[in-house]
Amino acid sequence: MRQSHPKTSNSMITTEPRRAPCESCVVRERAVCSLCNDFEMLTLEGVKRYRRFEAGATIAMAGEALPFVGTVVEGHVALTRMMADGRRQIVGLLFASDFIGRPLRPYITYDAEAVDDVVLCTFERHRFETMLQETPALESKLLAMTLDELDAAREALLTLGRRTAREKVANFLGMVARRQALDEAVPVGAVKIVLPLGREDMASFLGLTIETVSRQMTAMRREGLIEMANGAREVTLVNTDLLADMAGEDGDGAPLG
Amino acid sequence: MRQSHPKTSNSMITTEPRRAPCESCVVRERAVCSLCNDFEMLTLEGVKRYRRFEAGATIAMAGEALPFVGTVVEGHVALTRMMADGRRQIVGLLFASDFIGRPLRPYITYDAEAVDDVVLCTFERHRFETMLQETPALESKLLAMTLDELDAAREALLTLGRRTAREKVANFLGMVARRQALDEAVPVGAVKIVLPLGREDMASFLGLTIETVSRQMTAMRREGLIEMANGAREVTLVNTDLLADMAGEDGDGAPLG
DNA sequence: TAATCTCCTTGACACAGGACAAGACGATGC
DNA sequence: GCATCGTCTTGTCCTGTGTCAAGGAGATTA
Repeated sequence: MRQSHPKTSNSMITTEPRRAPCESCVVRERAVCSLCNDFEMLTLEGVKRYRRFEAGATIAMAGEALPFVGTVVEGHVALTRMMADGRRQIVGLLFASDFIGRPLRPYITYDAEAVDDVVLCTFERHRFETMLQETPALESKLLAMTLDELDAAREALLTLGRRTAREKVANFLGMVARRQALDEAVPVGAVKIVLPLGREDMASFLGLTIETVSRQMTAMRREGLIEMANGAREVTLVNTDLLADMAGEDGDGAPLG
Repeated sequence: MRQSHPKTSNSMITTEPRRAPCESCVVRERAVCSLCNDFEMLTLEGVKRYRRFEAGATIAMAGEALPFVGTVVEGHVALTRMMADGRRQIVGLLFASDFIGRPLRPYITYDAEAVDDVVLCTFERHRFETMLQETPALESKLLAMTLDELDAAREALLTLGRRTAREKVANFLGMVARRQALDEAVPVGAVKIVLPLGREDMASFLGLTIETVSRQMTAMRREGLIEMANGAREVTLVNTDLLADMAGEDGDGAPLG
């Protein structure tokens, strides 16, 4: 059982107190705060604090106190679980507008690390919990987001438990395409995406090894399903329909996110 | 890729309107309603409705409207996802006091089926959503429960993605023991448990085949780690420490549920 | 231009767990 | 008692993915 390489631990936080108006925030429409009214936004604006992490930095460790919660404004965060012998599984992948942290509990049960350069808009945890009680719009949005994440996690359980390597990779490409279609609006025939994760992290996310991921990507390229450019990170999905089939979407017509 | 057997579809609901006092409810302390005050309980009591399902019955199907939400009072519910070719993964396993249903969305993305005879205490979904808004105690408890479930799902992601068959089975036994220690209070040296799932469902839960589960159980019995009685459902964990090791608990001391 | 470094790809081989097949065991009914 | 049925176990073989190992490609630095 091969262990994953110990990450070059350029570990800790680069804090950068800064202020930018919520009004013009890029994730204003989708974050936890999106249902708050003007008055509530003022309160949040008063106590928010940006934190910046460089690619590879550890944002928080499993079991340790995490004194803040917040929203991913820029970049991607991987939530990972490690086993004693080094096996590693990414158990959550956060994009801009996703919520990070664990309200109602002082610690988290996974590590959180910055995949690329990350900016978080954070609130001190206790203060946020107080605001949850005082601000129904905040609590109900957080509930909705948590329920959605739970649905996503269950989808991932199907992937890890039953899908083949090919299906896992095809699925991942589809997910990234869907998620990036929200940020930039570009869903045409052949979809071009930029992978948020390198091969190693894709493997960690999909419950595979880096070699298997690489081989699947190569095979798909040879079969004309995808094209690659600029190293291995930029991928064009040539035949999205076939890819979707290959992803092993479930049979019935459940209207999934 | 072998397909799972189509379940003998003794499909639909046995509804049984009935009334039992919330006061003496067995899950009073742990369910969504547990933080409600006496007045709020009266309201809930007025609109609640028990529903009964026999073992094997389908409670709800993926993509279909699920007009109620509620609490598992008795029995176990499996949340499953199926692929077009019949591959099946259990993506959630609900015990007494767990919440079932999907507020804030008319449908669910998985099937829910009664593993054994099940009793649910349900509320009409829209009414429940209204109550959520009007009853902070209800909403905050639901949020807390959803966050816990998300943590549990992430733990399961590690299991499915990285643990070996042996570790998966040991893990499952541990989880059942922990969960049953809540219901009945019996955590002595050698722990006796009753498996809520048969071999087939254990396999569906753990991302394995029934044969592999069976072989692991046999191997553990031969190694003296467990003992079995009354068919295959009653298991005594002889060496809980070794079993815990074998489960591949993560290295660091995260205080997990 | 060469020396590194990091990340990705490719090849050869091994093995855990899947597929298929045949029983065994316990419960139920006649 | 004996047949039947569902569930679990066991045996044999096979294959998808992991492991180990080497090499390529692009970026960075000297």
